[in-house]
Amino acid sequence: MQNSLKNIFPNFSNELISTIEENGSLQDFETGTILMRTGQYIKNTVLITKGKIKIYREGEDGGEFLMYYLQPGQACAISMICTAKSEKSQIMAKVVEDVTVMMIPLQMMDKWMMEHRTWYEFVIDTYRSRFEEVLEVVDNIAFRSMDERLEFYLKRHSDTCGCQEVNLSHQEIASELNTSREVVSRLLKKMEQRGLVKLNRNQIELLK
Amino acid sequence: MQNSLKNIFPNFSNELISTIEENGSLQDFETGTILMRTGQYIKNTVLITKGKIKIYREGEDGGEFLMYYLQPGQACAISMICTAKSEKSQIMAKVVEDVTVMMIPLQMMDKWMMEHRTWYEFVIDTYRSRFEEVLEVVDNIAFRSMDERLEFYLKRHSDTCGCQEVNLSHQEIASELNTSREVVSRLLKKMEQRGLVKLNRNQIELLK
DNA sequence: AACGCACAGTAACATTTATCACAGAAGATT
DNA sequence: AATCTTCTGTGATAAATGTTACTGTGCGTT
Repeated sequence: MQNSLKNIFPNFSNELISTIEENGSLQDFETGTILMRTGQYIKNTVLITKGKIKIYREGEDGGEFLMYYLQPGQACAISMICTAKSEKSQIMAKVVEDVTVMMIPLQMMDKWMMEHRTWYEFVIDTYRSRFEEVLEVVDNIAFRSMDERLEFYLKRHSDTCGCQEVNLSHQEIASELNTSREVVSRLLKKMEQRGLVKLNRNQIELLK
Repeated sequence: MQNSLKNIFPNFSNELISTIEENGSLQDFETGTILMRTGQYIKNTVLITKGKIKIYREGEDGGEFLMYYLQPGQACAISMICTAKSEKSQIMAKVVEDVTVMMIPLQMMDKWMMEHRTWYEFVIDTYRSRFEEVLEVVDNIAFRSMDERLEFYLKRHSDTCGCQEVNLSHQEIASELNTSREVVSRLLKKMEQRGLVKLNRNQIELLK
């Protein structure tokens, strides 16, 4: 166990790993579980050790506008920021691949910042990388048109999962980009004509 | 001096105030100065004691897409995040009202986090509030149409400056919302017809 | 085989936003 | 006063995106 946590968070010191194991609790959640809801108070800092979590903003119409994904070795920046003041969450977090997470009581957050250099660095780095990711989202919606955003979206998918197939329906993609299915279908068809993708049912193959 | 810094940052402990005065340097910058540029390395953490700084993202066409403003008592979250790893900035920072800022060498950042509880809290709170502000920006561009965004923009202006007048040209507003002047003119005209604003040259009065 | 259902393609149309073209109004400069 | 510049207003048009409506297709269930 010590070993596996160390593998997933290689930068953590051994003492920190032990401390986490003493104070945190490992929990499993199934795909579809909503771990955090807009307006909800946050009671734990969350480290992901397995699976994948989607962080998104919910539109009035139920759209799930994608901010970013959390994967093993990462942590929820929002939960860190908010726990520090026990604030309300401003986003939604949904499990998209069965996860195992380490739940850490909020009091530990501050304490460890002072006691564990590697925790401090991890937290700062988490803030930085998530902030950057959100800035990139802003860039995309502010400056790019839908076809560019769609291409970017698909590229990001294949980058994070390491494969060339995106197994999502047009409807799901539309929801994450806050547009309609028809638009996604149209744009994908154009991309297919340009030879960038091959379209199958519930699957998009990236060719280039 | 000790007194004034304490007034602007009331939560800072007296020891922290003294430490800041020993290690930081006060600097003035005129309106129009660009304090930070996309891609530039960051060497200081910046505390604002006077004036106003605009944080924005630059479009290819030179647009200045507004993220948020920094005012006295606040700090640049980006500079804090990036200094910690001496990373490149992802944004632009421009003085929009002559400022006085306290520049703090990046080495202090980490050191004080451990030594000064009030600094730690300030930094965490800065992260949190800026993150939230950026999330709100995402909300606006993702889910709202231009007329709503314009109303929100004007409201935010009057909230932060405390007055009912916005002294900007339509062109400047258009740039910050990444749209064109014509669109802003038209939408403002509609708002005037609805009795929400009164339009003067280089000034918009908010009526409600 | 027949049916139901989620997914995908597409045409027609509506709406929003961007762009172009031009004109007038308010200040600033000479 | 005459001239210039910047800011604002507005019509015409184009382009992108959203909406409606309908069709077809693959797949699982009965």
